[in-house]
Amino acid sequence: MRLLFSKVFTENINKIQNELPTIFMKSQLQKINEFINNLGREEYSILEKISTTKTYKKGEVLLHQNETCRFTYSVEKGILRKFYLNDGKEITTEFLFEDDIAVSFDSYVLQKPSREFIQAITDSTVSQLDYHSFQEAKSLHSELVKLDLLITEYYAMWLENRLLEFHTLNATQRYLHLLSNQPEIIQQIPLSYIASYLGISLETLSRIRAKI
Amino acid sequence: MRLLFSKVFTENINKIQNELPTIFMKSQLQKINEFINNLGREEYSILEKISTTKTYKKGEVLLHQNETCRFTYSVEKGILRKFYLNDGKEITTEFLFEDDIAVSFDSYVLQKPSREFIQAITDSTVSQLDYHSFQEAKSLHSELVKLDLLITEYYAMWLENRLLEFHTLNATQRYLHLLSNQPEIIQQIPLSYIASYLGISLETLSRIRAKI
DNA sequence: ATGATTATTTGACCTAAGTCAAATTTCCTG
DNA sequence: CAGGAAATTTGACTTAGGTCAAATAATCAT
Repeated sequence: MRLLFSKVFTENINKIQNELPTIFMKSQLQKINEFINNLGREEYSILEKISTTKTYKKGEVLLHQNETCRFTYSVEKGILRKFYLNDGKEITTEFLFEDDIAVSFDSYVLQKPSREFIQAITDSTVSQLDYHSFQEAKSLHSELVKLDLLITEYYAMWLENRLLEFHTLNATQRYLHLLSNQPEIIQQIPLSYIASYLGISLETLSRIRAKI
Repeated sequence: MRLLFSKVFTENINKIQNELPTIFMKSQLQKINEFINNLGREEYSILEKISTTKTYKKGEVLLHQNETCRFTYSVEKGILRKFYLNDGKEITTEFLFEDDIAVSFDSYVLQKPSREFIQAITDSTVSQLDYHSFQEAKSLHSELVKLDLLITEYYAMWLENRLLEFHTLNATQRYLHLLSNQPEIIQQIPLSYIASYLGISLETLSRIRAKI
């Protein structure tokens, strides 16, 4: 999920590749960016007040399974991932880079125990936004509800695209798609995480890479 | 996606099965339901004013591919489906029953041409809500933004669960899962639609059914 | 009802991707 | 920089699910 308030938003937008659905979603990022830039001084400072910056070491877990997700974690530096356990095996669901937001969505929204873990893949700095403080801020400043909506819409579109990929692409195509859309993932992240993210086995992914 | 304003919401909630993620999502439906019940008279009547009721014959297409999705279609009666074309084959992405909302999400949000079709599977009555009128209503009544957020959150959680199913269940398990969660789908809808919805071939689905 | 479409099932065969195991290669850490 | 652990690759084999084709079964319009 995309970042709440980012200093380098415009730059980030340009990193995104020219794939069709991605082009469309770019316009949503732009909307979010503009919205943040036009936020009132008051709203902006409230967000800053209820956010805290923390650092995590490589491998450290920000949110455990069964724990209720109290924060949205906005990545300032480093890489996070979300994953859950299936038959004891880790299934990675998302990688979060600078300016992305990590959140166990259903746990956060419903304030129920999380299925997912959130973990730092590298040493990371994140800005954490507390659920209850944000709820209160939203009740006082309706602009923040709009912002929340824009970001949630973005996440839903991201999920729709993920689903589309699973529905229409085979293992090789999914890998190539990832390679062209988020090359930074392939470079910086262990194959085992990438394999489960793509829904294929580690060995198959290795063979796909060998062929290309 | 769930319905915007429903008369029989409570009833609908009870139809939902007792699966773990589904239990959680029930609470979101409840939130939506309560929110609608507590909407001011004014907001409620605005929604009614900008909605129009229409009927569609079985097979009729409400939204074509490449057309921009101008409405959310809230099902009052009948069944709709969403699908897109991949290699000339129809891939069904969602079935919509009474009190569900059909919308080509990214097309609606970004007001860009739709990848998906929306079609009536049976003769149907829907209440259509115009994008621009709703945007205007939201700008005047911030309560409607909150409602939009709740519904979008619900849709995102639904998508997350779909993705989880593709990630963790095999063909048989996905079918059984559907059978226990939405038996009405299996009863009323052609197998070919169900097969593509589950991401399996028609023949395989038929064999799975034969075994059970 | 009856013939014609359309939907579903069944059969034979094929292939993408998984599994298990071992060999390398890479990466840490003392 | 050596030794061990972790990550990745390669090999041999298996299997879930796909494809193509034909046979039934169900549905619909006249």
